[in-house]
Amino acid sequence: MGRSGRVTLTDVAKASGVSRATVSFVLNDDPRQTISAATRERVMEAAQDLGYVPHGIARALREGSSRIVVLNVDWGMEGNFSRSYVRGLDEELAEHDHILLVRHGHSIPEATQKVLDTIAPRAVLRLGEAYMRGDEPTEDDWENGFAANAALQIGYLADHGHTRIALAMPDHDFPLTEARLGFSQEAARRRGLPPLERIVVPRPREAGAAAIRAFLAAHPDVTALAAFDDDIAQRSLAALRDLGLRVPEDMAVIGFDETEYGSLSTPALTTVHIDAEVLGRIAARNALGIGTGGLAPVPGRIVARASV
Amino acid sequence: MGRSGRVTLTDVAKASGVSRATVSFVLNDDPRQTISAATRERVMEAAQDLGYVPHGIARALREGSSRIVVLNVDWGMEGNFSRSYVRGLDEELAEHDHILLVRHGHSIPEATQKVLDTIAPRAVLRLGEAYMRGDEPTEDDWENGFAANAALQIGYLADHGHTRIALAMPDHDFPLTEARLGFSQEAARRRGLPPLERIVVPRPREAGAAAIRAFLAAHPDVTALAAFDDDIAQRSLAALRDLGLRVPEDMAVIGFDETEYGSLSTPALTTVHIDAEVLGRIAARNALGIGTGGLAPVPGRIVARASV
DNA sequence: CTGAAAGCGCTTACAG
DNA sequence: CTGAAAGCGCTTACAG
Repeated sequence: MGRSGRVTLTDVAKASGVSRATVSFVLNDDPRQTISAATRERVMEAAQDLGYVPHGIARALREGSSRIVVLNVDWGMEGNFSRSYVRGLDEELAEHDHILLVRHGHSIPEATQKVLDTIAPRAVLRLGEAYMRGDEPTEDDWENGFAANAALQIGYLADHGHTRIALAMPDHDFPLTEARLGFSQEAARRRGLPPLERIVVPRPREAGAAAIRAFLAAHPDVTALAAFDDDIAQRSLAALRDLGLRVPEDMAVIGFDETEYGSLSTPALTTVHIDAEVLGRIAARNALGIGTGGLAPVPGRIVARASV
Repeated sequence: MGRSGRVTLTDVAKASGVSRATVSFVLNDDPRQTISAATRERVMEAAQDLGYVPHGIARALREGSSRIVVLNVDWGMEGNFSRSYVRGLDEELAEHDHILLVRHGHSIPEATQKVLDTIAPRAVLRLGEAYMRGDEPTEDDWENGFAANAALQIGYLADHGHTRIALAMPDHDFPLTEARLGFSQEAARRRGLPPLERIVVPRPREAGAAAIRAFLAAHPDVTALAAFDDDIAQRSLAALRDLGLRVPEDMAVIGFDETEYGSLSTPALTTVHIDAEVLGRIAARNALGIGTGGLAPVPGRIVARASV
């Protein structure tokens, strides 16, 4: 045992009377080696007895990268999407002997570089990445991807007879904003709806109310707000209340990416629930370079409450 | 340059015509060495030109631990406390050439062990740690710590004439629950108030309403709810509304650890804002074993809105 | 079937 | 003031 108190490969080798190489072969189940069952047994037991745990840093130095995947998260984690995505990613990674580490609000390139230099992670991911490739969405995306979820939101409004719909957007751009806008517009088009209007709903509460009042004065025919996310939906609800408008009678509001707060507002918020656990698992497998066979994203679903 | 395309210490040594040791001494500003200004200059320049970046993994293997601090977060990050704490921790760490990595929902010991084995972080922290030591709070805690913030909440209610106060608690225990309860009770005692009642406010919304109705039937003299956090306060607000009770006329409600949602409810939520950035910085310095001189936690403050 | 050796990139006694 | 050497703990050609 080294000075550090750590049990090393050398200890296991000594205890089982073989070389370090052999121990490594056995413990990593190296398919290119043929180790006798007896030796294998002896090594495994010694490792077990000694409580040997491979030193990730040493392994990383040798292998070129550590068994870590870093996820950059640059916005809130309130919604169901983020939570479930992180859970799926974490679990799938764990099943393949890797660990997930999250980095908040630092997706600027130089910070990422620093992370790379410091721990040489196997991969650096970014939350929502798959959703924000610039490329055109595939038909799959319209089946069960981001585009489908955007369409679900617009469609629900259309199902309830709304034709003049406005997109309620946050006051500063998220990486996802552009893609989302495009999907929603396309969904409206496919549905035979006129182009969606746009309204930015800023904070604080009074500013949100002022923005909505001004918007409504210019667009009196709009009857429904499709919010970028549940946060914006909540801001809209508060604004409409302050303006003395009834929801959904005077104006319907639908959220996106369910948060815990939607059920607590009055009226409770109708929204889109997105379970991204499978997306997280797929991201994990992609990062590790293993197949994603059989894993298909779960389509979003409407959580019908009282605001539409 | 190695096969990996990485510029190593050896490259810098070659380029500047000195040994690797000397390069290391210069770059790390080793105080035990005296390097001539000329050599120093030459090395720095070569490193700069080549774009040398030390390999964190190699350094970690040599030094015994990597320049990483891991923070375990096992509950939401909605509140101002978590956000500001993480920001402070991150920034202070960055200023000392370390990086922060967050781990969500995995503070079980064996997972922590795995992280340790994999990246040998300098330290593994846990959000709220400082707040949940079992030990008695010091007088400092009553000055500007968790205890003080708990007292601030109760005190604000007392200032508004409330004497019969109930603590609104979450339906499952957080690590902090015990400590918080104790502080609040002690604050009430110091304030000359009778012991605080306790009520658990569960989800979903209907269950919360039922719980509060039952509670009020048993404790008709209670006039104010001091919530464990803003989430519980929001549940309480929704429940009271469903019961047809007016806030604050029939029942006052005060939150804790401001979230973005408090301003959007009706009535808007009065709460305690806790800026934990300095706490994060102190935690960073403690983790790195450097002095925290001059850093004092910022006391919380009341955000007065409409619910008290 | 197994072992001796090289090497990942760094830091730091140690010797000059 | 500077350099040669050891060593952190591992994996993997290579040789037997």
